[in-house]
Amino acid sequence: MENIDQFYPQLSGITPEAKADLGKAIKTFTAKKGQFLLKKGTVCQHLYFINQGLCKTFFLKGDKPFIMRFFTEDAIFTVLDSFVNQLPSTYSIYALEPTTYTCLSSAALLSLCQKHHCIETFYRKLVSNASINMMKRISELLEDNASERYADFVKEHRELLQRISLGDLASYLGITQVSLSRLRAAR
Amino acid sequence: MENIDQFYPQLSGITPEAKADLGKAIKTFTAKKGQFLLKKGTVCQHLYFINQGLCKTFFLKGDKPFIMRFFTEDAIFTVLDSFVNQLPSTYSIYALEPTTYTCLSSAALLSLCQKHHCIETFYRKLVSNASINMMKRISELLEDNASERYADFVKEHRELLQRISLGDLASYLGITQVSLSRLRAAR
DNA sequence: CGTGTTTTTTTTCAAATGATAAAAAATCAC
DNA sequence: GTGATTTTTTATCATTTGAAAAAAAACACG
Repeated sequence: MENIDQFYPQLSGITPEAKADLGKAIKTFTAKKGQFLLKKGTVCQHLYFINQGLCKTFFLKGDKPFIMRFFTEDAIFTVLDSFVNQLPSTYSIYALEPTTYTCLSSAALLSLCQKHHCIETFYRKLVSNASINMMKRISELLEDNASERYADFVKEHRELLQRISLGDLASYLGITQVSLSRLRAAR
Repeated sequence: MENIDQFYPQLSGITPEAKADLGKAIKTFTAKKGQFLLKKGTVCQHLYFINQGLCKTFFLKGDKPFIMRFFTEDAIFTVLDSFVNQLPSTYSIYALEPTTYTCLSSAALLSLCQKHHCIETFYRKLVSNASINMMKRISELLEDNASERYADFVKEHRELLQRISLGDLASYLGITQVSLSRLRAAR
């Protein structure tokens, strides 16, 4: 049984029984830099919690990569469409740094949800927050040009800048790394 | 008490008691074309279900509008960040056609969630689907240029094309309507 | 330290999109 | 139906971004 407290600093209102059951259901792993936590084409079976490290979720269009999001310490995430619908994922999850992560399977989560209302509430809040983050990302993609999106990212995630490559940042912003290099030079 | 059946063709697994309580909590309204269901700066207090009509959620950058999404018959939606965090919305909801819609307040939903586990499950699934839709939208904004996004929209929402103006579609795609007119002419 | 690899920058040219203005077409109000 | 208003198209020019290739810099590691 894992130390459950690490898994939910963001959780509140979990009953002791639910906490105990959750602790039995989770398992911790490590990935080296460059390893895949999930490969596209396979079903995303887990909710992931990052204890330590940095990952990206990304997909390819042809050979051009696009990054959906970066996840770092204390983030809880999954590839939602694959996870919910149990369909092969079009996204991969990739460790950009040596990463320690804790997993909760879809099956376990659903059964915990049925047994403990408070877990369902946790899951609902988790997905709500994911949605809110995505709304913000959509707004930025719509209203800002690449240069503004870069400035925004620097402002909001300055600490991440040191940890990700220019190429990965470009893939996140939806531009080529050459364009990003040009943007960066322009100031 | 409203006819609840219209409100949840998408729901399954709702108990009769929950259904009855839900029926007591909802209320139906109409909006004329051009009316606001929600004005930016006010807190989004409701979950909306569209019985009939067409709405857009949008925001302004300066005087340039951007459309987050269109909602039509049987859609259930809200402005999630405002709704969840009870903060003033940066988005407005606007009726593009005469619209009949049914509302469920945030307070009522939360209390229904506490009372009926199945309502919390419904809410969780609702937000999950919203998230999945947004993931898809982010992917499209990242990987496709305006011309591909337009072609995608035509393919996926041909029925909507007749109901929305070129300007609104451009605001949804994140380009100017002059650009969209040019794209359309190019084929 | 040196060499091979990866990442970032620079350059040039082409294509896509924005801004502005104006014309044309469609729609609306009465 | 007619004039006013709104929507869509067309045109021109400026800016942004992409594509490709090459140079420079940073990094990995024997």
